[in-house]
Amino acid sequence: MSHAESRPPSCGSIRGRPRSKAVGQAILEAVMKLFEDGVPLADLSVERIARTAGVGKAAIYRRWSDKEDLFVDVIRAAEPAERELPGRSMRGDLVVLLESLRQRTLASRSSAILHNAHTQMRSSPKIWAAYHAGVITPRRDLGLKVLRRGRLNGELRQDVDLELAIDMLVGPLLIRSFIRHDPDLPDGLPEQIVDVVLHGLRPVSSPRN
Amino acid sequence: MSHAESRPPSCGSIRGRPRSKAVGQAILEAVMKLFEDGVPLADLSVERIARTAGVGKAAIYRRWSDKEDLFVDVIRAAEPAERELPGRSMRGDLVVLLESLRQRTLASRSSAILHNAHTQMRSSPKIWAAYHAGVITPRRDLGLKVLRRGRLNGELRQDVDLELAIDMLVGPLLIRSFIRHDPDLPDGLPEQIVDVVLHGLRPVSSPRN
Amino acid sequence: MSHAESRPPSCGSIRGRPRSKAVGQAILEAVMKLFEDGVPLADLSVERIARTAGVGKAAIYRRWSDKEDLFVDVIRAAEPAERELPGRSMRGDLVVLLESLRQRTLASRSSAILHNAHTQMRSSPKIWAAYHAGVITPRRDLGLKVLRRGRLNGELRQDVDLELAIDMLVGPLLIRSFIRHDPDLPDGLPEQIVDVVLHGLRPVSSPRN
Amino acid sequence: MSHAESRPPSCGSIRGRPRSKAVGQAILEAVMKLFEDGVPLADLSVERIARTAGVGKAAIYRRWSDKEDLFVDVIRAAEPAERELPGRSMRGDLVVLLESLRQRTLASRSSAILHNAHTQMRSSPKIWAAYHAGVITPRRDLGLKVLRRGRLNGELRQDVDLELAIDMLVGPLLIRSFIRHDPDLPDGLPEQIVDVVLHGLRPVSSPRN
DNA sequence: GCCTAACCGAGACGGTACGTCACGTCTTTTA
DNA sequence: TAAAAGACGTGACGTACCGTCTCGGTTAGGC
Repeated sequence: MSHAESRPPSCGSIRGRPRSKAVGQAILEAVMKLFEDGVPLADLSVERIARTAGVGKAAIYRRWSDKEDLFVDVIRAAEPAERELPGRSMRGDLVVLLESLRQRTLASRSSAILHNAHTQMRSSPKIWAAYHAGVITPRRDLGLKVLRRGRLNGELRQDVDLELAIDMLVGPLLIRSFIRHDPDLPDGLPEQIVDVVLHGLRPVSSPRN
Repeated sequence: MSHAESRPPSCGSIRGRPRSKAVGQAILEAVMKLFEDGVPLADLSVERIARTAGVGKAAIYRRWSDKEDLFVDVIRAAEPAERELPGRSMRGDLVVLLESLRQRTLASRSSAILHNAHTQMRSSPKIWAAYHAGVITPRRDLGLKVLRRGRLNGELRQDVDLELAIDMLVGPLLIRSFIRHDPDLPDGLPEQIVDVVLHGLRPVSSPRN
Repeated sequence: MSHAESRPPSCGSIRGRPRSKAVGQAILEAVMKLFEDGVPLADLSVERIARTAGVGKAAIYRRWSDKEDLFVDVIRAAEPAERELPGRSMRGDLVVLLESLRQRTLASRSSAILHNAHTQMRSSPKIWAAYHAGVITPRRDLGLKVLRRGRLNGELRQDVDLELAIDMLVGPLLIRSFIRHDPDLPDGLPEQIVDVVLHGLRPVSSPRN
Repeated sequence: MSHAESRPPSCGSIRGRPRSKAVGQAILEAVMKLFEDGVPLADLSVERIARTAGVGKAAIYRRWSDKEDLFVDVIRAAEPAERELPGRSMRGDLVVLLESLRQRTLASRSSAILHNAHTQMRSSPKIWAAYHAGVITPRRDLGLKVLRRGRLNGELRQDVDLELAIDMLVGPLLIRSFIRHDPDLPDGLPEQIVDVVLHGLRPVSSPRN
């Protein structure tokens, strides 16, 4: 999974002392701990990470080319596994997907890490691209698949722009957690969002246009 | 507007050489130019800004307490004035509001600055709070006012959660521009979003639940 | 004298804050102090020098390209001025020259610095060359001048190899101080050496060959 | 000879694979090669030595406690055996001793090693002491013995300071080779030095004082 | 002919120092 | 007194080497 624990591609040989998994883990844990402790990103120096992990700086640079590269793995490690989709209805699947996103951005530990690492990555185009390709796009594609099936099943209108639909589902959640830093993502929020996207907010008797 | 061009409050005297407006302007322009040129945020040192502006570092620190403080003014300077709302219908006003946001995040110059400065601010809680209070909240409040009026007028159901509604309107646009870095925000997008939020995506004949 | 206190040649301008002489002096003093305190050369890190001098590392690297370059100036600063030669007789001048050398390698402060810096320079061909050209050669030339005048005056045989003669005068002193680390350079040593070089050690009645 | 090839005293057992002599030799050869190639001492890292020798770092540290310890053995290995003294006359023996020293400091291979290792040792008091006791002092004592015998035989004056005499013989040669880096040590140089020390440089008719 | 301890090359380990760069402040000359 | 210039102390950067430790694999005895 993580690209850091393996040896560099130039090193075809498997000779020499293998890298300690404990060290790699300690580094990731140290970054997460510092994130959780609310250490400002600007104060998150490699030297401090090494000190916190009880590790030499070289052990970090042996695994990651630089600080940005490390943060990608931290955020990957903090990402929980995607949960199974029930697949009974489009609505149900969408609720599960949003609930999964809500949990991720809500849960105390993962949340602090995600917020900080996310922020950090945004200032590094190269890392952002990697994160985008590795984390965001796969999830988006999963959502698109669910929507496409729902359109076939008649749960959506045939002319629906799926790209717009997925943004309308995900946008509100991300706005709340990342832009507004709102810790209050109520339990039923995913269902509410899905229902608004499906049914709209106009009065029930209101005619279409 | 900007708090930087005036003298500090401790400086009661107006004697001595007055501050050159050209210098202050040159600094702001230099930051914007560097943002536009796609300089990574990590490479945006004060020394480079001073070099680009043809200005001494002290001239910057005389006006802003630190780099973060400077960026607040840059983003403020880059924010275009809010346009007038026609006020004829909730739907129309919402489209105008979203169109305004779309323009801001779309336009080449402002966009690059916004994206970069936005990113920068996210890593600085203090600055983010200032930006939040000064830019985001007023606009959000404006949107809430429009929605509230629409609810009174019967353009929205009475039980609508306005906070959720505003996020559902704004979220998709911000997702596209800030998260997905999608430069393709088509002309009719604001209208589409508003319509989805009002009418939903389910088939027309589909019953509510 | 020292090439370090002046600005780099590329910097034609005299604008900006000038380098503080006190800082440059504090750095040299710090190195000398550490030498005197018997700090092993291997422990003489730039960071420690900066700490001792109460100075930033950058202030050192602004003046000297690296540690070796610094040591050249330290040894130069430690070299006392050459004393005046009476010029009455070759023998008298030689004694004065050797006495001067003895004082330099004997005196507590200068000695510790000389020994350490000397040693350090020996491991750096580039720096050794600079020291050789700037310190050793001028003194050697002074000695050669004295010898040449003595040869003209009949104080030396006409066929004397002056290069050999100078080495025979200087060699014993340097052997004692630098190779054997003998702190005991007795008062009359220069006179003894000069007399051996002039008169030899064979019994007085012994015939030449 | 070298204390490095034997197992540590704590290792009473002789079981297990014995140390390869070829490895120990390759390490010494690698250091000598690097010295010969003019590699600056500062660049002579243990890792580079191991790389050059095609050997693991542990193989070095298994034999020598540290880099200094290794250099002692290198210089010992580079020292040629002392030659036999004819013993017919003090003058003849002194010439042989000096000629031996001249050869050692002149010969290309040994010379480069000697110069470099010598320099290195000078910066390490502990190693310098070992070299002093093991190499310099025995030779010096040999020279003193020759001089003492010469004084008894009437080849020297009875009041001659032998310590001074030995320094006057050895000093000029070391000055030339180690301080001045003069590769030009002419054939007859030892004889010239001995003659100056015996007969002096004053004109033949010049009276004593 | 095994067994096994100590060797071997390779390279990771926690450290320390390197020389560079940017921070925000301070000090000079010039206008 | 503000301006540009640039030195100041501080501290993180990423690199290299220190001396130690740990891999899988090799090479000799002693059984």
